[in-house]
Amino acid sequence: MPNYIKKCPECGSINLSHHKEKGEIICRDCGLVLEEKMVDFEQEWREFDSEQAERVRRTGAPSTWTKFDRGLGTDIGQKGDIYKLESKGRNKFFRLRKWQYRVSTAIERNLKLALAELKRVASYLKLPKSVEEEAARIYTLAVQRGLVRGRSMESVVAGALYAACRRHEVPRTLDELSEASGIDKKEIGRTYRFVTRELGIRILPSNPVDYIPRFASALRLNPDTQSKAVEILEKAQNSELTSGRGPTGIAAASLYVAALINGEKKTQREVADVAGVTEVTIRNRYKELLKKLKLKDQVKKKE
DNA sequence: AAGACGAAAGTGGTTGA
DNA sequence: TCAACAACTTTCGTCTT
Repeated sequence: MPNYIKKCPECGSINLSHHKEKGEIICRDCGLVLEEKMVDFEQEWREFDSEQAERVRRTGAPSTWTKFDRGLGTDIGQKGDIYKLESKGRNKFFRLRKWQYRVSTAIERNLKLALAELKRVASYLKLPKSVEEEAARIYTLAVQRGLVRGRSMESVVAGALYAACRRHEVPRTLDELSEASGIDKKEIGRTYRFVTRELGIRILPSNPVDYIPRFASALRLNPDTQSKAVEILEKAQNSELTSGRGPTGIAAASLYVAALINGEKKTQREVADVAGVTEVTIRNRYKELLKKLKLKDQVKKKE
């Protein structure tokens, strides 16, 4: 935990929990998520060796992807090159340069707007800086590939953010993205899939555990319950109960069971709302958990 | 009255011929 | 390209606390 974070601004407690490298810091007493903007802990630009990525890859001094005008200006027809060509080639070159000029100014205009929107949504969701940067990078690549055409700028921004969250294991639900950006949930999902597929971005299925701290905090559950939920979750994963299921539903059900066991009962509806799933899904997961993990006794005992 | 439960029908995405 | 399919949702009636 960064040493300049000492106590919770809400209740003044120093009992803070730093959750891994997820950029999340949680107050154990009042449950406030402090979500510090952590240092950029990952620098893996490798999977993206598209031509564009090659061309605009950072070299030399660090730059940032959240500025719209970094380095993608005209790079056709730089001084020197052009005089090496014969007149025929030279004409072609001028045309190319003109074309690229148009495109790049269009791109820049788009980026300027889009990155402002991206910043707005990211700060609304209190996302760490590293995620914002990643999203900006994804968006930039998407614009350069012309993937935004036919789609609203905002939806691509939302999709890029969603992808960036997933990559950094700080998952937000589609509902949250939807609320923050005002874009329909399905639309975000669609552009997210489209963009990641087109850019060849590989995203691991999100791990239910990543959702636990945030859900637990939103429900004001105490830390024991939270760790109990994680414990249950791990058992569930070992029993192959989790594959193919929506991660949020599993996380929600684990929390629900953990809360029951620890005598901190929450209604299915409360948990469902926080997790963005329905009660029915919670029930289904919950039933499976009880059956396969033989937790029944523990739950009964508390009643 | 509220919460939990479960059946049934509907939705959108994936997969495989 | 289309149909089967799995997961999840919506809706609604019934049971439990």
